Amino acid sequence: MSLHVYNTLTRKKEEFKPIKEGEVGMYVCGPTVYGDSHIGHAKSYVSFDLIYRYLLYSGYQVLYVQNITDVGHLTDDADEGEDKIELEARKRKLQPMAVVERYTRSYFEDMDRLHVLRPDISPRATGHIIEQIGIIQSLIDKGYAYEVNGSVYFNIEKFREYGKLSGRSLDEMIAGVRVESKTEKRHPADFALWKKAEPEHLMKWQSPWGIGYPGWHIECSAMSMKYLGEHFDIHGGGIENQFPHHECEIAQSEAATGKPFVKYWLHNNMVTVEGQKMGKSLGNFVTLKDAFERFNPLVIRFFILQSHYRSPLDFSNDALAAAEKGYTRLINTVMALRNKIDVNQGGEHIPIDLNLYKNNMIDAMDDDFNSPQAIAHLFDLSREVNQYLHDGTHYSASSLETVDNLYRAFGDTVLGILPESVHSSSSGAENIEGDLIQLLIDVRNEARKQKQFTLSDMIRDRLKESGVHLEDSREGTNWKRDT
RNA sequence: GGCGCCGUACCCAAGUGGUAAGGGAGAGGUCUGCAAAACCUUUAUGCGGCGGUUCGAAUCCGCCCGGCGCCUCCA
Repeated sequence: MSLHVYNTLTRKKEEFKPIKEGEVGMYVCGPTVYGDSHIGHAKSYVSFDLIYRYLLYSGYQVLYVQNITDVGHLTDDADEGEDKIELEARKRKLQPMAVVERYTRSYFEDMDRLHVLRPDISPRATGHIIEQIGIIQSLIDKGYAYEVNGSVYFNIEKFREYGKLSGRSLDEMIAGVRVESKTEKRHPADFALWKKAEPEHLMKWQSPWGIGYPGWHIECSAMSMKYLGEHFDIHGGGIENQFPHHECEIAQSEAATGKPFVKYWLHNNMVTVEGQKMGKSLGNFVTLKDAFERFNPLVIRFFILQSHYRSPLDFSNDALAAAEKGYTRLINTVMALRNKIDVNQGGEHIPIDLNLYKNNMIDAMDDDFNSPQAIAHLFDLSREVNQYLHDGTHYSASSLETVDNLYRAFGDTVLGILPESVHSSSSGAENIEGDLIQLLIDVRNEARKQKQFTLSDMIRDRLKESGVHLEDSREGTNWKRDT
């Protein structure tokens, strides 16, 4: 099987064939940087990180662009309300760009901890005002947009295909639009490309239509087409942005270029918290910085990848705790494996059919990035690995390394959950700390020989309090840190 | 109201026509001074309910019940 992806545009899984063989252009709607990232961001960007990683693993040359929205995203998508960045800036008495800087850094910090690879380009909307104005001008020239009192709106009645992504018709939208308080728009569902700035507005630029600022949707068209071309392979984002955001992107981009905009639209589903939608108004936002206090970021990543990116995910302490245990099992196996690689010499070849596992994992990932299935195969592999690791046979380091290569490929490169740094500390280059722990282990084992179990258990308990876990086995005592 | 999604064991969660993955929890066992780790066995004749199509359905169709999302801030 080859890679198949679910395309929102056609509502079915399609074979993935990039426009240019061997190369993929991918654009994902990035965060609006007016606050700390939350677990919803984690699901979204871990999902597209998985997609990015698998495309790379599959041998594609990928150009991954993910914007940073630092202007134009209003508190109300019907083109009213305040700019989110400005609102935060006023609240905190900061420059808007200071807000942007703070939360852009915060975003990347959080994503780094989740082992989300950085996009190739992270363009900022404010850095692409000229490009946005260019598209808007071209839309006016072609009759798709009109200027009213210093603002410019897209005329959706001129774009017959408006609604094709979200499956809506113009009639429905007229019925669905709530009462408009502004009368500038010709059609209630028209959307702003450029907004006139009132004098007190902080972020504003000169344009052919006066002083103003760009609408939210236009930035994504401008930045995606600038770096990926007018027609590119993948556009991703949260499912809630299907309408209106992505619908508007299609309209303005295709109207401006006369070409199809995006070949594959990919949307990830959303996070609920304890069964409830996570929303500002509900006050149940879980920021990543808070979540990281309770769980290892990689446990959160593992938890996210244990369900499909197109399925909703319920975030709860119990579910995370269960995921943590499962994750620890995988880590333990990898640690045990790498530990043997370090100490084993010579020996037999471990008889695992690695190609079977590899092909299973490729099949899973080829099927619309089915990470839960891929992880299931990782568990199957781990069970078999553990069986061999505990059967008393001496397996050669070189054959164990071929097993480890599979963990590196899928656990690290593709899924990003089992980093190369996962390693038992009981071997390799020792520092003084390692020497001292080994000394305690030796003392404890001497005590065990003399059946002084009170002393030996005390040593084990005290080390555990310090985050060092001892495990006795036939071959001796290993130790590891808390994961 | 419009559009769409989902309902699989105690919990989480894959599976879209061929006879129910995986993880957690529970029970029993092996190993062990004990513990931990690991392994073995076990836990859904059934996939919300009722009909239908089919040799065969969790998977397709219809109706019903229940939950959720988008249309409004949010990834």
